[in-house]
Amino acid sequence: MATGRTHRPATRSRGIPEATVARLPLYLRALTALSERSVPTVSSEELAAAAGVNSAKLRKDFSYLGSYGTRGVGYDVEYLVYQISRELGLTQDWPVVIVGIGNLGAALANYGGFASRGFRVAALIDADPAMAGKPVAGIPVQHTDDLEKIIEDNGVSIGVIATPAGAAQQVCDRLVAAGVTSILNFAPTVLNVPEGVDVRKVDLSIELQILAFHEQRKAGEEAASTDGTGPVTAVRGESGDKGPDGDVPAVMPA
Amino acid sequence: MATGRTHRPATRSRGIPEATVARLPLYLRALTALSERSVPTVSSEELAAAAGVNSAKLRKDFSYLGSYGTRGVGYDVEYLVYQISRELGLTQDWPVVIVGIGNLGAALANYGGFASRGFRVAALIDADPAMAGKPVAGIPVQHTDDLEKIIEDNGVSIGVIATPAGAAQQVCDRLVAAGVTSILNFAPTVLNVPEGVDVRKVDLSIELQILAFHEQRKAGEEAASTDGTGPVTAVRGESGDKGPDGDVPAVMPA
DNA sequence: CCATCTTTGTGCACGCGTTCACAAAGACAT
DNA sequence: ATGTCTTTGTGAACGCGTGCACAAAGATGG
Repeated sequence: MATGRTHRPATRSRGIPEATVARLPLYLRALTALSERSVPTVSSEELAAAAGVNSAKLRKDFSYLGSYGTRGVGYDVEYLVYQISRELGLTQDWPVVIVGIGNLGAALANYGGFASRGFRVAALIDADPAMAGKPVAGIPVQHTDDLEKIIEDNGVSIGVIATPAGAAQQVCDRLVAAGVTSILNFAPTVLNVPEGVDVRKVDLSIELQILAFHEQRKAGEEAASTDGTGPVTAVRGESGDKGPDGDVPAVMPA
Repeated sequence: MATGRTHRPATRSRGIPEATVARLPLYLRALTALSERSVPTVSSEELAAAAGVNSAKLRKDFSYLGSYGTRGVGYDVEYLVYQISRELGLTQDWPVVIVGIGNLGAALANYGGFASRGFRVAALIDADPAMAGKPVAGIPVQHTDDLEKIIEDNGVSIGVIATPAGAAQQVCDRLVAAGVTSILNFAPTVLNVPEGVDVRKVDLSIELQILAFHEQRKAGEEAASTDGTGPVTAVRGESGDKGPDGDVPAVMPA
């Protein structure tokens, strides 16, 4: 999972499993596509295929929302779009601020997917005074000094952090202090937040490293099947217990 | 989170749990920071705190790699950095291509985190002929026509898709046909890939929607605790409370 | 009205991941 | 050596998520 971690003690009273919540946007996207093609109803099988999940899982997911399907027919597309949108809170307007307008921040500001579903980029904030006033994606960049005022004036509760790692925690603290309770973090750092604040992390480097792991494993298996040389059986050589076991640590900077 | 997955039947013979693999980069980052500060050893408790996880979980994760700690002391930082790097396959060079050099693609090309750990941007590819030859992040953009040749010449096995949704599947098919077996997908689409190809998805819009869900829930609970109103639409919008839900629902059989 | 067919909704079992709690292992002091 | 103290490594319990398989519900046709 990409990953987002927050301690949620348990699924609350209104209990929709976290895993289900994470899939709702996926269903919504598939349903929206169907809606645009004016498809009236869809079966769990079809929709599951479009969303790339198991149909039983999809039905169970929907069962948490209520019984919105009709047996023998399927689900009403428009109705389901509305129900999921409402459940996700997309029927209301969510002002969002993006902090850190570098390459990534600018890309995010320009990203169409943001505005599409109730999310509105309320402000762009950067620490560089030279950026102040400069328009990015049609929105003038404001200076970090005004962060608290911006949050308050716009009633922002969702913040996106796209700053360098070093500044992330500080920005996070200020956002939280100003009233932000949900943060999408692109900086490669673990953010510390008080109880009640949700943080989701998007880390490009981590995703690549996970792919590299599988890639290596695939290469190892392939080699093993062709020349018999076993994969890197991670058996630590007994030749020397501690550091100096011949292997030189390939230290690489972050 | 960056979420995304591919069907992995089960953890293979040399089985390191998928959840553990996903955390290794996290540990690695924390360890690298310690290494730079010349900290010689670290306890599971300290490292877990730095990585934002439970210490028992961390110890169990490491136990899958082998017994690299010393009881009563902790883990040797340098040694662990090396072991994890090797396990993740970061001791080798991974050429990567980025397809789709729009705002996001350019941001990725400029992202420092890529080059830092064995990942090397081997090429930038875009379908727009006007982009061809134009340097982005110091690398000249090449045209999609040469995709197959680029993949082959550079021995690329990891591809990053940052194209619009409409082009993603087609690009994916070509990448796979050319030999790419791991894909990091930023396009908001479900990619269909043959067995043996790993896909990880990073979807900004989905992350925001998940945050919105929790945000709404928090607002609902708050409201409920004060006036007992159910999970109605939140009350936060003060100004500009336009009605995005003007388009409503088709009615439905109760 | 009854039979048949389709598709939902869900009970159930299973496996993975998380966490607790503790014995084993080593460091260190005496 | 011996005892104490620290910290790892892991057995076991538990909870969540997944997927199967099927009964119930409704549509459809005769």
